[in-house]
Amino acid sequence: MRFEGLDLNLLVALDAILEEGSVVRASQRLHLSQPAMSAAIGRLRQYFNDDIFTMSRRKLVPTPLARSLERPTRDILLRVRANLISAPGFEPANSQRRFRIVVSDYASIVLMHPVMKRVYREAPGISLELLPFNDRVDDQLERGEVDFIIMPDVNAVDDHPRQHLFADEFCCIAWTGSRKIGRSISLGRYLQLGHVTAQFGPIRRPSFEEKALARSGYKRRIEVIAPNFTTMVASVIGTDRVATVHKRLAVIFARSFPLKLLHAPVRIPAFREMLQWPASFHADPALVWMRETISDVASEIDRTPAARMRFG
DNA sequence: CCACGAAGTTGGCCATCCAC
DNA sequence: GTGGATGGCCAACTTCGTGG
Repeated sequence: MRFEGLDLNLLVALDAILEEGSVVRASQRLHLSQPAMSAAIGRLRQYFNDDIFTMSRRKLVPTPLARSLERPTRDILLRVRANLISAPGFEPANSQRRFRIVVSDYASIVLMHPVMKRVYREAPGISLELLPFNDRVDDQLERGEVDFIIMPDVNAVDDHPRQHLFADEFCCIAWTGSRKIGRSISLGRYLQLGHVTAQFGPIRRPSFEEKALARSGYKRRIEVIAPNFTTMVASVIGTDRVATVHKRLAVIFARSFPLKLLHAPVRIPAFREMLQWPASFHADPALVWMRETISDVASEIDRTPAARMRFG
């Protein structure tokens, strides 16, 4: 069967080869043999009257025409998935859908925990896969590999819809047993103490607070670099170290751990958490439902501004 | 008009070749 | 040795001619 003379299955093959950069890997991905995939390239060559791929130093190189087809092909396939495969008859209460969400451990605790409780009540068949940040989130959005990314709005990926979730600000935390740190902390003492910070992902991306402090020009001594915010908070317990963390996270942790919360003696800009999703999935009813659920929980959180949250 | 069978087409796999 | 291309073969499907 053809659409205007084109076998649409060839678009699936083209997308797989462009993404994998290899006929063998593309064939494995589509559960075809390598010759079948090679034949698909042959049919693409015939239809487009172009080499589509050439070999250079044992690497498969897409021709300019193939490159120009990459974006529209992926867009078409993502739209088919969003509008034809996922869409029909989405009912939260009966759906077995899995959502893949890239989110920090901070937003997992502050936002996703109440979201998960609500999903558990309203859509018990739905599962959530929370994924850590990596260096190719923009690529993952582009390819539709993830359904949502939750991150600071300053890191937003262009060309994909976004939505504000909630704002937060920063405070300091210290162990309640610390004798060097009292009920407040001066700038001088803050800069004298050992600090705990966090860096993320394979390239050790600094946290929002780390970048803000670096911009302010203050020199502080980092004694612990944690892989995430949760470890960062736990790392001050039993020490005289101080950590500068999101206030909403600090308030939650202080309910369970021996932590005192202090006003940060340096000014760190307020922080806005944001939701992004692939533009191709914009109309997918399942994503619309999850977007509304997350947004609804976030607006409840945002109803209590971080500045009005009481310490202790 | 419908059922049936032969021939053609398509796209899969396996084996193999070729280039690097 | 690895990765892509090709030839031969096979199964499924389509097309077309023929007979009832």
